[in-house]
Amino acid sequence: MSVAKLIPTIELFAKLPANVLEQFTKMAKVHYYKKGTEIFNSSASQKFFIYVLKGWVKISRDVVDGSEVILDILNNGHSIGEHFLLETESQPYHAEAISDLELFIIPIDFLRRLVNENHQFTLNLLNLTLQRQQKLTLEMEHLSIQSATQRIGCFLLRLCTIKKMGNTSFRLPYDKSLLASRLGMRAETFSRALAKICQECELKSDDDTLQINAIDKLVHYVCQHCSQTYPCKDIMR
Amino acid sequence: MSVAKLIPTIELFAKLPANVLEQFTKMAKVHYYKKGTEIFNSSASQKFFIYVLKGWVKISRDVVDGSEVILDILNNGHSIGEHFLLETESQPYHAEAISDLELFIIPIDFLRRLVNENHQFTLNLLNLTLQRQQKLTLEMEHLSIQSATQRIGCFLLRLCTIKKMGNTSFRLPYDKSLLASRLGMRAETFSRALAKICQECELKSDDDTLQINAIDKLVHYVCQHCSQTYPCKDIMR
DNA sequence: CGGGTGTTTGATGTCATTCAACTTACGTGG
DNA sequence: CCACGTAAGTTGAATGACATCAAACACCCG
Repeated sequence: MSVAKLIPTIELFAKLPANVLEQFTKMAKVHYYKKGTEIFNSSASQKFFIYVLKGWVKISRDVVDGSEVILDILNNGHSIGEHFLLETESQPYHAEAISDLELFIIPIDFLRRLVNENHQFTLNLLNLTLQRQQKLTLEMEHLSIQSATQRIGCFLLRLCTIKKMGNTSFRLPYDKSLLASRLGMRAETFSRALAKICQECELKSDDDTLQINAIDKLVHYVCQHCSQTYPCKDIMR
Repeated sequence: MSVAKLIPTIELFAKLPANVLEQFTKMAKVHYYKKGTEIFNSSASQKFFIYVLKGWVKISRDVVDGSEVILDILNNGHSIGEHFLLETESQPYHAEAISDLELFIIPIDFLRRLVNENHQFTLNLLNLTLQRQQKLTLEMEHLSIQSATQRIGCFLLRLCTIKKMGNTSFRLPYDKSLLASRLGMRAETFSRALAKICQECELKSDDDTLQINAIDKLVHYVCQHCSQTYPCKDIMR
């Protein structure tokens, strides 16, 4: 799809006047990355806003002790970097391609100009940020009240919701070890916890393929330990 | 202080034209609450934005299994409720006074009108939300990589930073059991972990009073396990 | 075929929760 | 003023969850 046709389909660019869309179209080129390459490193002098068109992106952060935290894994329609709009020093992060990628990369200066000039765009961005805030709050909640096994179950349920699947089989979107860190646990713990939830909730796991036979059991196992009610589609995206 | 004088000192209302400030002044009355009363319950039909002038507010959420999660404890200058601006259903929460309180309570409809009409206000709100996003991200990080003991230490360090204290003694701002839930642990765990950090980092703990004798030891114990460098004042507020 | 990476499994240790008992402090009512 | 009940905090012992370390296995790719 051409950029000119793509831009208007993106929620962040909704309801913008033609001339602004045109600016975007000129400015935002699609960038391609190979799996494994580093996309962004916030020690870079130039900051960017990144919008994922296609593929998976690992967002991580270095810890003083030498380890690494996974903050998020982005997919189609996700984005990151709007916090660079803050005048105060922003928290650092790395972005890395964990699959082949198609991205929009928008320099922060351009975004800042737009935010100052166009009210509708600012509203869109505010909306985006508020949604992200909700998502983060829910993740915090899960980290503090759910067990490793439940977090895996929750992740699987969301995969189902997004793909609008009922009881079917599907593949995990990326490495198990990466998923483990994403969910705040070790790879070994993930492995054991997945085995456990398969047994408890009638899942079948074969390599990176999962088959859900009784989604209601999964919901029962997971969603008791959450403030939301299944399916929580609006919040998690 | 009168409302008219108070409003312009609040960051969220910065750089607004006089007529908008006037609207606020007319609209925003100071509300007083006694310790222990419920301020807000999102099952209420009317949604509000709350700005804390003075006191401590517990923000919590009910979990399906009957338990409760503490999302945050607000203090002077903190606020909550901007997510009600979203058109989609927002996540519920409770707000409760854990000390005597002075608040601004602003109906969401008023906020929405302002966001639609005044660009500067929208910018201010965007800024607020971005800051909050950073804070949430850091808390997520802490929940997934820090031990209970380290999270307590981190909390204490932030107290010190906020109060611009070096090595001194101070009182915990609210109940230990509440602080425990705030930090995602049981009261018993908190008790033991506090004892541990006192021993490791030369703190003295007497009832709700704490004395920090070697802030560098505390920093060393905690800040190794974080992506930020001490003092991380801009981020945590 | 050999080496690398990702995954699983087992043994063990550490950390946090649970449950129960007990202390202390505080407020109420006799 | 004292007895009593209540709530918060501490402590101990038992259990459970997760991390760690080490080893084995599968798979892919050169």
